[in-house]
Amino acid sequence: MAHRNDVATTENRTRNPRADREEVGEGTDEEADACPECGSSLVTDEGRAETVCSECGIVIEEDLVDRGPEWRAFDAKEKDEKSRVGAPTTRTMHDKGLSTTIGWRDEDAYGRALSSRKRERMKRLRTWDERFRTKTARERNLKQALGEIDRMASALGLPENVRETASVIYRRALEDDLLPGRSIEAMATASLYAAARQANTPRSLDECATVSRVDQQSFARAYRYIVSELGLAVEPADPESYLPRFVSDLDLSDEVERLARDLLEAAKRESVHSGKSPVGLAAASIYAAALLSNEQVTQSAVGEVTEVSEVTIRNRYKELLDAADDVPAPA
DNA sequence: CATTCGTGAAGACGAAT
DNA sequence: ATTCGATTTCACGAATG
Repeated sequence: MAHRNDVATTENRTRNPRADREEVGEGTDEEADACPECGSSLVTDEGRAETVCSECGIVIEEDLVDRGPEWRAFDAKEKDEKSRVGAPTTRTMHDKGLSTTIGWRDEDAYGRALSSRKRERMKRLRTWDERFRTKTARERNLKQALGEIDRMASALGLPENVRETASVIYRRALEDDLLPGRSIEAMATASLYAAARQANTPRSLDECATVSRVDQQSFARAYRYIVSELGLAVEPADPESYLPRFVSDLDLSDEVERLARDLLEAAKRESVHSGKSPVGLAAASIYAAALLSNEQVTQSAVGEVTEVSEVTIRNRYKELLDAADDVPAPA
């Protein structure tokens, strides 16, 4: 039977050879270790040889990064394929009949009814066929998302470990069935955004929006969603973590950066910073610092680089200077 | 002329009901 | 799910240098 063979061979290829057991064993075992970042418990995912923190999703050890074998079996109906670039031809050309559905009628190729024994066989086959197809649907989903994460990460200049974290977050979202109703793009962007923040190399929502294919609102919603559903512990971004990048983009001196840092810390001491946008604070501190060190930068230039409006910079940098006056020297 | 400053309407977000 | 308060943004005009 042709179908059976096709299904079987592809099964072998897509499957982890070791995992001959029933279901797709995503064996997650609790370990006694604690996360160095947040102190929460670690979870080891044998299927992927990764140890990640259950809270913040940080990858502790990654002996081998298993992105899985190449999935050749693709559905003919690529309905969610609003794809524009990227997909190598091999992917789309290779699916010929591999993932055909096993018919539901209890008859053979000539329309004759099957014996009850064969009906039983077909029933089992259909079960496996169904499992196989839903599984590959997820894998395809995953693969596309990981590709997007990679693309956006390099566009944003984010290092490898951030991508790893992002993919772990995305996988968790996938496993928890958080995808339905949201686009892959949105979830991928959201995962990356979260990962960047957790790695202390945050990128603003605006920056992510410029490299993402979905608008800011969509992935911002997705982001809030996964944070609450996955219980990710993401602390408010620290304005200081934006400084080096922005200062360098604006061709300002290290002195300015140091001053800006001082201003921000004074602001923290005065609690002027709560509730305000971290990016805005960072932008304002740079502008104020440049002013203090007689390096000329316009509000619009800072606003341009930081994606913060001039109005916000105006409002913030005055507050920053006030706070710095109240707390002149750090004791 | 460029830059900065202030304002009011409008949108988005988080929290609370 | 809606409402409210705070924040940010946009568009504009005025002041400043």
